Amino acid sequence: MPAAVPATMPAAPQGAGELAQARQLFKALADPVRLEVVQALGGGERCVCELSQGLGLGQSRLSFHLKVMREAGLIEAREQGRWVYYRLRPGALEGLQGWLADLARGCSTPATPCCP
Amino acid sequence: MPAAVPATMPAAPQGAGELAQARQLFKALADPVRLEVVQALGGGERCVCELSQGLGLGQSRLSFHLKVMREAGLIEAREQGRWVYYRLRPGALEGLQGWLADLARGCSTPATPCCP
DNA sequence: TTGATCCATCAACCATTGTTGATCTAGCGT
DNA sequence: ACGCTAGATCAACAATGGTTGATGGATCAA
Repeated sequence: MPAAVPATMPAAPQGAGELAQARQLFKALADPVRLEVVQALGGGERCVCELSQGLGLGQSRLSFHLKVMREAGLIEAREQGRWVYYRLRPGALEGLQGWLADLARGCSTPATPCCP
Repeated sequence: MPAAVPATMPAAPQGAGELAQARQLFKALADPVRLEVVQALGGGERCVCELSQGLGLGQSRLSFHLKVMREAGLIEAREQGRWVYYRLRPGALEGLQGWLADLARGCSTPATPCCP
């Protein structure tokens, strides 16, 4: 008996752990400040100070959001001397793309008439 | 003068409106209850009562989350007599996939050394 | 060593979201 | 018309999340 899924729904093929992971990633992307940061990182690795200046974000605020994204596995840090460079984790982006693609695959099934 | 972007960052090529749209979608996906619903809808169109029973969600709670997802443009409803069927909007899924793909494209640029 | 800069963290406060139970509307069977 | 069921909506409350200013550790230059 492999897993403890709620049991009654046809359900897509997704492990509970992976779902939680996806949720963390979506949450990390669900904030306007973080989206701007992500957008900036879409152009390549950036130092915190660049992000702070470029986006006009207070140091503390930015640091908070970077932490959320880091803990979600969306970005990763590279320390170099006094500076910290952040970049998007390609794996995270691919993971989400794959998840979305899976969803799209079956989502157009017509509809089992619910209560005949 | 086309837009009022913060101005100083290299920035990925994304309209402000599209960004807000993406944000809404990510937000709609950033909740455990909603993720389960989405997962269920990944198997095709479902009636509210099926979702409610299948996922063990109270009527009011489920309705709230469906509304959030509907307003985000993630799902759409089809009323049939007394029942309402929901399904994922393929366009929303494709939109996000595209957005993620764009990000992934440039995100591995090495790093402009920030303060030489 | 001293002073300056970069960044993370913390605590207190404020804002946004989710939950619950009650109420309301609409379609359907009798 | 009446009662029943599906589902949306509302108001009050509970929980989560984000912001701000202050503090602290690390690195570098002088």
